Amino acid sequence: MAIHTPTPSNKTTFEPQHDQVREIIYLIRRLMQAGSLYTKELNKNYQVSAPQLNCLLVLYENGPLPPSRIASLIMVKSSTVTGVIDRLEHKGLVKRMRNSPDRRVINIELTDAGKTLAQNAPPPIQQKIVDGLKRLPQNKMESITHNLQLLVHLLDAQDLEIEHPYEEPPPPL
Amino acid sequence: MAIHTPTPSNKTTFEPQHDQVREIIYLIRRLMQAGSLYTKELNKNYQVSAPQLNCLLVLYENGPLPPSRIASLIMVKSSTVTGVIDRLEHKGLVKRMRNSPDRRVINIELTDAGKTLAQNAPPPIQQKIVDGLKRLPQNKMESITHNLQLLVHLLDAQDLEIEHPYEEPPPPL
DNA sequence: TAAGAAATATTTGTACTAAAATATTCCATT
DNA sequence: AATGGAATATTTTAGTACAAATATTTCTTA
Repeated sequence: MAIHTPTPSNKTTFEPQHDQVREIIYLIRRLMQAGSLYTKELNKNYQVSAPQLNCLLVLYENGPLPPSRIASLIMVKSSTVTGVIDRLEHKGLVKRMRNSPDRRVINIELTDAGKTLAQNAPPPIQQKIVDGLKRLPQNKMESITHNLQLLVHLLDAQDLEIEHPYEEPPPPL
Repeated sequence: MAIHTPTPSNKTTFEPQHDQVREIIYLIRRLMQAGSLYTKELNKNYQVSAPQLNCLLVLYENGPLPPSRIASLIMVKSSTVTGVIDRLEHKGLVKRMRNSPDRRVINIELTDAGKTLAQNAPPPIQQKIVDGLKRLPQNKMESITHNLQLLVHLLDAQDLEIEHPYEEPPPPL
């Protein structure tokens, strides 16, 4: 997603809040860049990217899983997961097992190396947020939640379908 | 950035706010998916992706620009811009001009087709946010700004360098 | 003026992401 | 049992994104 510095655009003339809108968009952009930068950093220090690490962690926490289930848990499409697993398998961190009675299903298992890495893994990016949030008073957190919901709303929530929606289906909007 | 459903992880045991942290992370993830989904939708209806559209728009608003300047305005690296321009040029929407006295510099110009598209372009994703935000009372907007700043802060702002930081350099943190 | 540093654009290599098409297997209905 | 439809995983194709390496040109400074 490439949000650039908003500019007085073709049609619309901007009202007083212009600068604030500008800053909000800028902040969203930075939020997103935080993710990709964290991935790069991970890769340097641990030879795994953030999606790869997330994949290892859900396997560590849930035991062997088929790709479709992994996709659902880490919220990407299964065609994406295939590639992530390819790379993890190539590094000897997971292996594909065709051990289900249903022979369409492949189970992904952690190898010993994969388990070790999952145990000693650096915190996934969530942890950074979690650690920060813990230092905030409760009402701040409520405020953040509320405002994020508002933003997601603005971005047209009904377009945001993912393969299998979270865990419990997301609250109706 | 792949944020998965947060889980009681390796080391950390979670405190009462657990569910709220979980929701915040989920919301951030959705915010980010909104972007990529919007890109896909754009591509279907207008044959340009969001980065491509943003590129066209900054050219429309600022006149011919070198790739480095475009990179700065749409906040991506110039190696990324090269590819975006390649695709736009291939579609006949822009052309590369070597018309600067400094012969390292290449200027990207809109073609007539590019201008037309920029004029009739669908709103970039920002517009969606803008339109939504306009319906909100001023104090809501302030609240959103404040909370986003907080979040960006948590994600370790000093790691978030970009090639040329925005316009005025972002506020010191 | 010559050598080295800086700026600009591009190339190369890797990863992620998703839609669409494909192959395989399973299941239900006839 | 056979056909058609659903589920599962993969391949293909295309786009975004970035770091690192490269080539070219300009600037600096010695």
